[in-house]
Amino acid sequence: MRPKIFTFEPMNNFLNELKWRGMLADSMPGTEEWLSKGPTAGYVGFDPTADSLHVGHLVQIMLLVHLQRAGHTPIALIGGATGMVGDPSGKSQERNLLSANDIAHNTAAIRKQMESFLDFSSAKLLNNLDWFGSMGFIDFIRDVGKHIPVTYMMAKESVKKRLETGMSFTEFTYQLLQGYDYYHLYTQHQCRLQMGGTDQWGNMTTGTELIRRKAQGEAYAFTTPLITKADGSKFGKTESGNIWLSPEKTSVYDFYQFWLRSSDSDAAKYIRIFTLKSKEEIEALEAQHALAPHELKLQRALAEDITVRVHGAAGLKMAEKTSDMLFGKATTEELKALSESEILQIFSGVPMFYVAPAEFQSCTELAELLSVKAAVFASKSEARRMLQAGGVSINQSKVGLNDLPTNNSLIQGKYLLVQKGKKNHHLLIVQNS
RNA sequence: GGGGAGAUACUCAAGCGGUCAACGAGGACAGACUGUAAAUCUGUUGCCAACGGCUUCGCAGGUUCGAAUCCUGCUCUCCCCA
Repeated sequence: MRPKIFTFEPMNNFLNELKWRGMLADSMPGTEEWLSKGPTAGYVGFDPTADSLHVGHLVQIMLLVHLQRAGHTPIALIGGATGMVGDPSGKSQERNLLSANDIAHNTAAIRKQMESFLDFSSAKLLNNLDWFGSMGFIDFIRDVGKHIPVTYMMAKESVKKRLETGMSFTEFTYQLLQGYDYYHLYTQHQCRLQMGGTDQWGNMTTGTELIRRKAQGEAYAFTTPLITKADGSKFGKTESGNIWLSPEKTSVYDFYQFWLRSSDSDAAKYIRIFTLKSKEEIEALEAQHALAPHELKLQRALAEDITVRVHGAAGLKMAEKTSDMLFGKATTEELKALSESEILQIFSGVPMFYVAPAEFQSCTELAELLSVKAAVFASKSEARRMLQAGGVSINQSKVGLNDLPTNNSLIQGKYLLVQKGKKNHHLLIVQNS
């Protein structure tokens, strides 16, 4: 007989896990000890500023995932109330306020996205509007404001930085709101841990301070490092903006490509943070990658793992198919052999432009077709420049300034695959839209 | 309230009567090399019916054959003194 199927793993496995994955920046004294004592609850806050999460949020979500796997209770706190106020941390300007309607809509959408990461049979999803919504201003300043000295609040980096350029009372108060969140979770949900990005440190300590003063309790916190790219630019952004989890905002293909295109050093970092692969597994992948870097094993493993999780197996399959078609050795002939439904399916993640047949026929210059008729380029000059530089392909073959596609060039009589530079593809559809 | 400085393209930043669509740097994009990587090198970077034309240098007027450059007013920003 096996003595026990489940031995209570020391909970500091959780922090060790985060350490080797490079997800731990700073932690309050005592955090590790507390976590090793037994299951506890920990939370991360999310602002409902948009109706989708983006890849930047993924770090915090993974924290909750690891927390859950280590046997603790993860709490995702949606800032339905605080989102109406705006956090000054890490921002140089006063934030725009969102309407209550927008926030409700965003909250619902975010809740849904989190469900593919966390098991909500044990995880909790709370909205701080539930406790702030009914709280009056007088109650707040009596119950919360009374406990935290202004000098303490002023000493925070987020406040100091903004004191010169100016900040409203609203934003100044923000740390008290977030601090109260923690206090509330501490008293109502036995939450003893707050996690977040380094820019949240100040707000997090206001929370533990409030808990200490108001409830004579001990609570803990730790932060994750700011995720950066090797070239110093911001993580999660491309020329075209944020990479969102919502397929309406970022196509599944673009999402997949975002991860696939990461540089070697970034991929090694990301795969630790954004996947649950074991250390051994990752190191083996890295070794394989070093042997045959052109196969992009590391990047592929990374992209596959996250894409499946966010967009499902079908989403991944489509993204891979599209990528094969666009970056593989697909020739003009192979493209032409595709059926119409295959084309629409495979290129569903690629931006499409409609051109009326009459417009297509009457067009006398390629640059005009690609700028005026279909906005692949912002202006005709830009299109010409790019054509001259040899940066444009149609149906997988290079074209120049004087080329002009005819009816014969159209795939299935109406499609034209336009490639701008190395990795920007567009589908031109010749039909009345 | 008094005094001073400034506003130029995506950003920083030259230019201070014609030769300015505007030096330079960064960024961005493209080409070569590669692995849809990194680094490096090269090119491009207001618009168009393109050896030419048009619209841009905070806004509105004015002087002049000619203005980003000079004058007047306005708006905004920053600094110093009360």
